[in-house]
Amino acid sequence: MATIYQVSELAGVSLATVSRVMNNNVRVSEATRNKVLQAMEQLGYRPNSIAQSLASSRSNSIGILVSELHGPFYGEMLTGIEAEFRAAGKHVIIAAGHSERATEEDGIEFLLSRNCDALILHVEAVSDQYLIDLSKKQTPFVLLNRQITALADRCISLDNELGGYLATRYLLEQGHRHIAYIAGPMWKTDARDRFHGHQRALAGYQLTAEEALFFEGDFRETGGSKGLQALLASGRPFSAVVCANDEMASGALTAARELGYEVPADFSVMGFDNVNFAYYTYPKLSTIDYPVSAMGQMAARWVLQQVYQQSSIEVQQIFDPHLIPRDSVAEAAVT
Amino acid sequence: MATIYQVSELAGVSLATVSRVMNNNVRVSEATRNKVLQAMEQLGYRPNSIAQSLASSRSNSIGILVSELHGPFYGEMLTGIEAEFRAAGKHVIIAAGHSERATEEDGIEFLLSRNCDALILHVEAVSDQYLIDLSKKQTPFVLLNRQITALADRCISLDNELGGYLATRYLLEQGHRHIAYIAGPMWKTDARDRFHGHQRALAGYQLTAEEALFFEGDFRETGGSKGLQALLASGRPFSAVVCANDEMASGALTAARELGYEVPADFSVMGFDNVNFAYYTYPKLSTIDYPVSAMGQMAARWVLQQVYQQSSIEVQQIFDPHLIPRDSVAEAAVT
DNA sequence: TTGTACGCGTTATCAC
DNA sequence: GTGATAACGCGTACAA
Repeated sequence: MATIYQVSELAGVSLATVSRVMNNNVRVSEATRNKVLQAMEQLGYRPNSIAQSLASSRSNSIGILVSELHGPFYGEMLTGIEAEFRAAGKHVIIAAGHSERATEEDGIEFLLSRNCDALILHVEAVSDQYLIDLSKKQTPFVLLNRQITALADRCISLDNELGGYLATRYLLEQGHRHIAYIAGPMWKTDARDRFHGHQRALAGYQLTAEEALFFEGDFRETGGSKGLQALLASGRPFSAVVCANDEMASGALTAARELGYEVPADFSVMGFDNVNFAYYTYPKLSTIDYPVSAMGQMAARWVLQQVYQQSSIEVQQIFDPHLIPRDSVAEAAVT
Repeated sequence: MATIYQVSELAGVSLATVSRVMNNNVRVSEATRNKVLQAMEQLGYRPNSIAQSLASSRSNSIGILVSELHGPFYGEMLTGIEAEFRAAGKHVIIAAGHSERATEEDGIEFLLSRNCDALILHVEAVSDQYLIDLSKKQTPFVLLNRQITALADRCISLDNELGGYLATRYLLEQGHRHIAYIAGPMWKTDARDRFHGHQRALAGYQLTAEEALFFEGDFRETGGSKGLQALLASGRPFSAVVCANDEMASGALTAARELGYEVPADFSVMGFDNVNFAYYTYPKLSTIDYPVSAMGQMAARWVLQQVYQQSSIEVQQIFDPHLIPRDSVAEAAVT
């Protein structure tokens, strides 16, 4: 591989000048610039990004930590992030955290050891305090889908409470009064927020969440099917179930069918996230849209703005969910 | 950040010795090793991976190019890859190729410019010749899901022909004789191979694929629904449809329902890939399993073996698909 | 506008 | 076993 030195030799200029035309910072005369460009061309020169990093102490790499690489959710997120950075000539290093504290901390350590210029973290298990401590170190980071007051300016998140509210309000508007709830793991803040939105919507109708109609799931399909079975087994009547995400809703749909119920004739089902398979369930899932790709993109922009000084970029920190009515919710039968 | 120099100073040894204990290659006396270790600990020393890379001309990074980051397929693949490399202390740089020639070549260029030690490529649009040329350059690479004779030792792929064969043979065994086929884009080799398998299975029963019962789709849900409509519109009777992937099968399922047909009562539907949502369609999709995560992992192992000399690792290059019977296929009605 | 010289934090090749 | 010291390829004061 040709080096900057060989280019300078061929072009008959000094090595510093070559460097200058590459980072067209300082003014270089057109004549010499062309000489250099031509020499580069001729040698098929490509800068060694590692040497650049060492000299400039910028790796031009951004570390991304997500819970999982598979599943319908994180792929969307990564798409938004990668596209934005690639266009800016930065590259993305990924690691998976698997929603476990040790693995997440490990992943962060790993990315840090890789000299990332910044981190984009979608972490769930790590403590607030850990992140606050981390914020005192050199490497800047953004938090996706998490709210920490002390770190408010680095958080990009969905208004989950509003989403939960919208879901349940929609069912109430359709006349439902006995609404069951299959929650996510309640140690996760988004799961809690969604449930709080649910409660607020109920309160607006002078209702309150019944304990018998609550089930704590795991955000996975099995949680949804188990949840539905438990709710049915409770004997407590309900005409609608809201699930804290689409995967559980899908599980609930399957379980309902297997137990001989028909959705939405026997009861309605609401999801949350609007992952892409939500359109392909049967019946098509009514849900709450989570603009995850846009949020990933926004996290990337935050980095571009804060770390790479691209000041022209605007950053939005809170995103609003909205309702996607489809076929899994019907009006409540008049009683 | 502490440097190796400060460690050497505190430990009272030379900088070279510190380097030695880090890469515990050469023998260092227990006494000095402990002194160094202790000094590292005390300073919270962490090696600068970029400087290491520059000096050793190894970036310890592997570039991954996939078609898309979202969707049910690539996420699985990345999971297998990331886990394997992370355990080996390597890191993964990702780029998306979007199945377009220019973007794919661009992505490869991008990864190359990042000084990756190796590349794992899942490319579809780039020509064989381009890859053959690439193989003559320095950076080694593996090809996932692609067979090129000249590059046979770098290919890790599924026996797509066998998969296509298994799918159709299963339907034949269930008594179906009029079998429609919704193919992937025929410029993709895997799409062609799967179709060839289909033909071979038919030939085994003295049958041949009818042109009226063939539709070329796009591997996406819309392709499946359009395909089914076209097949139905052809007027040609059939009792089963095999789709070249699960997403098209899902589209076909939805279209069938919307047009008032019942699967598998009116006709059976076969998928291919066994992506995770295949279990959550209605009816549950009978399909062919594609061990994509295992294959991703294997690609990572290839790199570990070939590039990082971890000779103890075994590499398997061809993977066999197998049948997953579920609910979308039934026996053909006796005629 | 252009060139010189040093530094970035390691690894690796010599000697000792 | 251990210590100098020269790379690695580039950025960047500072000087010219």
